[in-house]
Amino acid sequence: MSELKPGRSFVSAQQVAELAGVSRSAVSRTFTDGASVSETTRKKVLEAAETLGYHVNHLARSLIHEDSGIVCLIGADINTPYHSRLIDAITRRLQAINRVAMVINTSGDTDSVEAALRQTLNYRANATVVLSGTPPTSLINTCLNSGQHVILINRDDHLDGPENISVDNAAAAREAFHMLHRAGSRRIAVVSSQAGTPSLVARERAFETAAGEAGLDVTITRAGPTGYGAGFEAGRLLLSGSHRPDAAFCVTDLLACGFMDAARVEFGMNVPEELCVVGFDDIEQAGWASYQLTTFRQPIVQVADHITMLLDGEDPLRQRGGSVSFHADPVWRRTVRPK
Amino acid sequence: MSELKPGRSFVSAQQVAELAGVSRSAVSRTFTDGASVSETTRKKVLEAAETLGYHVNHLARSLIHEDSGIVCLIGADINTPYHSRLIDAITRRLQAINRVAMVINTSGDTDSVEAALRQTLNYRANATVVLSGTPPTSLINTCLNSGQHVILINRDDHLDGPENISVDNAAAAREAFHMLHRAGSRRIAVVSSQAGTPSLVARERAFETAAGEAGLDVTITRAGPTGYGAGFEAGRLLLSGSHRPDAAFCVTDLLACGFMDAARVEFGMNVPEELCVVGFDDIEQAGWASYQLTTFRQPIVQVADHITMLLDGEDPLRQRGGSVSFHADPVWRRTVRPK
DNA sequence: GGGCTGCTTGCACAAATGTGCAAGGACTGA
DNA sequence: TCAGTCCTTGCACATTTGTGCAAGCAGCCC
Repeated sequence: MSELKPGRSFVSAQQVAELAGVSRSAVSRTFTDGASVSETTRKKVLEAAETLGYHVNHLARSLIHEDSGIVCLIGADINTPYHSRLIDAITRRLQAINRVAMVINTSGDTDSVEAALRQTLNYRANATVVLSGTPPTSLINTCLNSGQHVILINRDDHLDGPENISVDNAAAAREAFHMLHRAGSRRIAVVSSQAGTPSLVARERAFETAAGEAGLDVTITRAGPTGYGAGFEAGRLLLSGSHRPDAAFCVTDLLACGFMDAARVEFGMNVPEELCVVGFDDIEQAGWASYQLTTFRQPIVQVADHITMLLDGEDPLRQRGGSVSFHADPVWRRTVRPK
Repeated sequence: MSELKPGRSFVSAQQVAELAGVSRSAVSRTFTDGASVSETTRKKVLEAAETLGYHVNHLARSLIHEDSGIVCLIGADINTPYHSRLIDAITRRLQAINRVAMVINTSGDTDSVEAALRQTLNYRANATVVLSGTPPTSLINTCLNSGQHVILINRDDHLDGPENISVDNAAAAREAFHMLHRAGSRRIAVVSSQAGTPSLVARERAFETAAGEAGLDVTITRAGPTGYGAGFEAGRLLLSGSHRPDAAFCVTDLLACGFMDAARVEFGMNVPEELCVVGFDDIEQAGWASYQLTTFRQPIVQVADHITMLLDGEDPLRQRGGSVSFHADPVWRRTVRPK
């Protein structure tokens, strides 16, 4: 008879079995879907489990099945509106298919990325979703070699092993140019940040190309690390000169908010009369009355749905290395002149 | 000789031992701090591990120690600026002390809270941090009975078992009143939401009391579920009447942003000349040029530090049921008239 | 009642790891 | 060179769970 420690420590199946007067196998089978247990013993077991407060140990269970039920989300800047919404959507859907998310924050030192991916392997995560940033290819290969399922989001360099889910940045950026061009803008600035994320670079490039095809030159400004501050600074730099732009494509909504604030507060400009602005992401603040930003909606729901689809499939490894791209639809608000 | 599967599946210590020509115990000891291994075997083991891509299985390790290294963060509305910053800070510090965060999202259905806490127990989480919301007391007791370490953040009802970390909402709300009162405001509105979170209620109450002591009546408006939309709606309701308030204490910065936008966009009012506003949380947007909101700073860093301190202590259970309260300092910006 | 069928149940083993214990080996001092 | 000491190492058992296999048992049909 094993010793019962009522208050502390976790209850094991052995203790439940002893209280219920059955074998430990019976307890195990009671909590295993599709196992063969009679209704009477099932009842005894459930009652004993309730009394003792028993909860199946998923760690031990994962030793046997290869499925730990853990999915790692790794990313930097997770307090950003876009990222936090993405994490919100993914965690919610993962829970719906009985997985649980381990969030690994790679902000700060660069070594932390390596340590983070090691955690992924240590906990035998079912899959690793790389939300952003630029983890070295070697580390991704480490995961792949260990049989890990790797899902990359918004890395436009399409690697072979992992699954790629991306947004059609190029198409959206082209559309952004045409929106501004059609509105009559001819001196268009591109506002970006020093982050150098693949998606940001893709948006810059595609916009520049589309402008070139229309015979326009654009200047790309990268005034700070990321976000609102960089946008504000870019606005201060670009609008203080004598040759002011009449429109800006900001590769991120946060940049756009900063840019607009600089234009209005520092220079008293009117948007969209004197300055048109287009953003990207469609964060919550883009819809606020102070901004009413015309932008492109990140297909967050589709991305989250696709991830769960990949993980919930009967054979999650069947289409390894596949690539999916979702469209970012324009959201018309008030920062681009109509017609 | 166990079969080597090079590409797929995870590598076990047994395989490393065979390649290195030592016993499995030696492998185990190589990866255990403080265990006795000679330098030569350690080298052989590390080399073999590197070759095969071995990573210690934390799930199996956790079967032996009671320490799984997993900390559950459970909360709703995790895409909110305040919550995402809190999660950012906590995950970062947890990683620094070699723990990893499991994020459980309790937005949506109410049953999900129960399922979430079960996950906590299933994975033998080292501790459960309840970020917000109002999980039933019975579920918290379930965790405590299983020997779980429970840490509640910003629940002003101080329960016995769990650790409580809170913000001194009452003191800040009193200070908010005096800020507005000293600025000459006499018709002060309190803007809140229908969320009914303990912290929000505490702020409402304390402000009301302080106003009452100064001989002023305040009306509390709860115009929507939460956030910006509720603040905007409250602004529309309160400012359309003939008896406009000349100041508002918004129990959340998001509410304050919505309220200010309604005042300016819908009614063309000037802040702070015609209307003073004080918020709470000091989210990033409060510092944006469009708002420059005077508010109270959530002690996010202190809270995160305290959590890690509790978990990293030699005996994490030593001061069970302790309560700590941090002060929320005022951040003066431009939405309250000076002097 | 006997034989057959099918469900239930316990035993024993599997999964990957940490660790006490005893044995072995190397080194030192006399 | 021998005894003693200390470090290293392998064996075996521990952690918690799932499951194949065989035995047991009930029920049913002839």
